Amino acid sequence: MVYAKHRTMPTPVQLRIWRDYIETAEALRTRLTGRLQNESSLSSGDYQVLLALSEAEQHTIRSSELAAMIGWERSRLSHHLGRMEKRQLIRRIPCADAVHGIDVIATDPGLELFRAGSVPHLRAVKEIFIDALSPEQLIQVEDIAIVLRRHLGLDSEVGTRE
Amino acid sequence: MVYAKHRTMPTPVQLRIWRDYIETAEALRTRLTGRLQNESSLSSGDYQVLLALSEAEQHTIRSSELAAMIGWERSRLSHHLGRMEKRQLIRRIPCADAVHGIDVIATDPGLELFRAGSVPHLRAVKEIFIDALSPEQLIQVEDIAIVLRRHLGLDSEVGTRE
DNA sequence: ACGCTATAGTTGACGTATCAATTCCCGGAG
DNA sequence: CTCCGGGAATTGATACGTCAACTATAGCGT
Repeated sequence: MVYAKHRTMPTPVQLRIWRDYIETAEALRTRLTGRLQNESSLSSGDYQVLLALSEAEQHTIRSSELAAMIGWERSRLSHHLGRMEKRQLIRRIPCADAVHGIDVIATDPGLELFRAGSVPHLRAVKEIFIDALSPEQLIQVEDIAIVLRRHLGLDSEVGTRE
Repeated sequence: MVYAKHRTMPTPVQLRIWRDYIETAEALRTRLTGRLQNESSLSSGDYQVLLALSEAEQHTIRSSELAAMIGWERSRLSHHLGRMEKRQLIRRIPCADAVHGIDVIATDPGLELFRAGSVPHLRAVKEIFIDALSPEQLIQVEDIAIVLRRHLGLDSEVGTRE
């Protein structure tokens, strides 16, 4: 599947588009995490972890499954859980039913903080991102994201909207 | 300038689009910086700094101007320059013509590394981003970035393509 | 039983980002 | 002159991400 015609460089216009794209995404990320931080003293990592736990049975997930769910490397998760545990947002206990396994459990304060942060956070997503775009643009964003992910080789073999 | 109708939450579809958008941009960033790292042992921060310096008169820029150019906070730049100086990519000298000022100068090895990294990096941008998108999609990306930036309140007062 | 490998998880080192506090020196008010 | 305010730059603390190295144990083949 190739004409080897990848060997060219981007034009200045293409390069500008690339920079606009990536810098805008970066700015959005920064803005959102800032608001989340102010409104609930949660980082975006905390949020992802607590979101997964809050939806889980018993608010508990095996560490390795949690890593897979949110797409993190094990070591990253381990470090982050260490920090969250220090702040009493989660607990870790070696779990009985599997030989090698750590159960990650959201604490009550952790869940509460998550719920408190959730509404303002979602509202911020709407204000900062959704409200800026027309419905057609939203669809374009989605299509573009899908195409880029597939091109990157993520998304393995998912059904293609059809 | 407002109907206060921002007080709603994003729908599940909107939320999925947001997550796809932000995660895809994140994945692209990670991929690109990984390639840059392998091909030239430069981080994306190093690249931005050296890009600015390589285009400057004498390959020299006053520290505070450099910060403004690449949109970094002063402290971030200071830390980063410290690390780059340790690796001999740049030098810092207190500059004569302004009372308080540090000139940042790219060293020859720094410039060489930048030039060596530049071509593969640009090629990577093309392969990973540009080549994934149709010409129409590229235009859409640009428009969307512009709209988002304006909505964020960046870009102050730039002329709007017309 | 012995050793091998694979898996789950942790740890340490290092680079990076942000914030608050600090240093240095200027230049103006008294 | 001395004190004070303010801009330029640095520093230290803390959080975050990644990589490579490490621990511990279960399961397998011989």
